[in-house]
Amino acid sequence: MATDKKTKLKARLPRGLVDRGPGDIAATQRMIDTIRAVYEHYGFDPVETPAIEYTDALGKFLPDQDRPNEGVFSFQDDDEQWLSLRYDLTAPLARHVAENFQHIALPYRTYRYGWVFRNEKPGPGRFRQFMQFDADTVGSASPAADAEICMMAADTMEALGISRGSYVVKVNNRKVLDGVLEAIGLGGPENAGRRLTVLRAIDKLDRLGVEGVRQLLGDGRKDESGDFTKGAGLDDDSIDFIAAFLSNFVKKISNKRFFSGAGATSFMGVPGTYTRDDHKKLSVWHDHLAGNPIGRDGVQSLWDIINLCREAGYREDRIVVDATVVRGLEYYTGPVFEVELLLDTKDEKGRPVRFGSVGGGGRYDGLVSRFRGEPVPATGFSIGVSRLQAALQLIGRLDATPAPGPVVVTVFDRARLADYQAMVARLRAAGIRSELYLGNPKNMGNQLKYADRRKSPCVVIQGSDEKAAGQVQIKDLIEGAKAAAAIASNQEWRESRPAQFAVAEDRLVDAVREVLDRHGVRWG
RNA sequence: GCAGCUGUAGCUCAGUUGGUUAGAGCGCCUGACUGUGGAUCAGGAGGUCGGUGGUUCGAGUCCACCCAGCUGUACCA
Repeated sequence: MATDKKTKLKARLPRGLVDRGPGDIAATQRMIDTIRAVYEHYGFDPVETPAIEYTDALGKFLPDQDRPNEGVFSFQDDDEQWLSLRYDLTAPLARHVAENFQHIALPYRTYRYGWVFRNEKPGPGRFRQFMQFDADTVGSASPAADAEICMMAADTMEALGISRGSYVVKVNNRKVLDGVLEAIGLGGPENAGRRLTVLRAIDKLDRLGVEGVRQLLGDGRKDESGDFTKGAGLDDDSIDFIAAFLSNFVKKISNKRFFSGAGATSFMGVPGTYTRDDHKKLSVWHDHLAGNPIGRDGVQSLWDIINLCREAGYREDRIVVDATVVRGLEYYTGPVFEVELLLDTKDEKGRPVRFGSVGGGGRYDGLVSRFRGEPVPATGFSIGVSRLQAALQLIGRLDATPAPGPVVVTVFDRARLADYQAMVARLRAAGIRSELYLGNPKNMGNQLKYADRRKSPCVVIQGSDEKAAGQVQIKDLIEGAKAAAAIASNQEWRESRPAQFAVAEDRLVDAVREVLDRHGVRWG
């Protein structure tokens, strides 16, 4: 065999991918169960689609010959058609709905979770394979469908143990920013490039702050490493106008250049008034976009959604209007949502870590109709389970305690292996998680060390003495660990045999169960 | 993609202006203790110092390139 170091294959994991152990898996499972319970409660039904789709169904154009895997993992089928790993759960759902349109009763309320894949640079909470939990309402254009998604997102966060005030659901409408861009003269196809630059700049508000965004909207910005990012080249008036939409506090500006006059009303009679109230915020935006039909449409849509949320009792501490929510995915047509964690996240060296949003979504009225002639409105939302889990883990808010190990039946006398295996069978038949020690049984110490490392609650021992007396020894490892603190010498430790007792063979199951009950040990 | 920083034992790291045989803590294995986890003590294994090439009598240390990781930045359908 080729076992020398030169030829030995190196075991390694591609970057952005992780192996997951029992603690992670259990934590994910708990999160999934919690989210599913909320979605079911809201009347959503599960449906699942595969991880692979035809590339064109995902809305991605055919892969570039030079870089076929840019952003999405793609490959060619036997018949040379391009296939891709899904990069979200929304596009596959749209395909599923379009393909099964006859059999689906609209409005269709549905949820699913699964792994999705993105071929991007990984970072904290950013993986190339990660889990999303998605919910959608297909076939309703009502703002009530959007409002419901927002409320469900808020409820889900709280169900996951993230207290009110530690998260916020942010709502925006693409049309508000479209209107803003049009108002400052960036409408029309000839300005598409600059519009994109402006939207990218706005998207960075949470990282760079208002000043950083202003620089990006203007001449450009130089970061700490000295790297220069070219700006959008807007003039000060335009930047002021955009900035009026950026803050959670709304400033009414008095720049006449962008006011049509018609329909513009003063806000509380005072220019430069600040507010946190979403209704006031929206009325200011409404005034700013008075002469702009697209922008007013967007404001009206937000007004409808936020009213429904407020009437249902969801206030600014849970759902807010925020014009800086851009969202990258192009298929969103109007309302967009984002859930942000407000908790401070620090890495192991105490440095702040930015996780960004842990969930997002929006209305995608064009996605299903791509496959059909008719318009099919839809709105939905995805929770980034993997990212949220990584964030909660980092701030120590995730119960990562591994489940207790099994009861271990030790092997004292190799010739009596069958007897020990029979004991294990009895325990298992009684519903107790248990196993036979399968390592080298040459001494008891190793077997107990193994059980200790397995986090076993107790072990079963039967040597020749016990066998002769028709008994088994049960050693309570949890109790024993506590007793260990008081014992200093090894001699004493071994002679006292802490937390160990003998019972008749036929009482094995009962005695083990008593030990488990005493410590509240439960599996699954 | 671009820039900066970092690669030394399984893990966390030290290693002087370039100078003999590269260290520590933790972990691991063995023993004291052959019918019992922990603690203690003693011993042991484990390294092509990220890779390749160069400068030098001599390189973990200096230089070039490459690879990987981290951070920032860009992109993200």
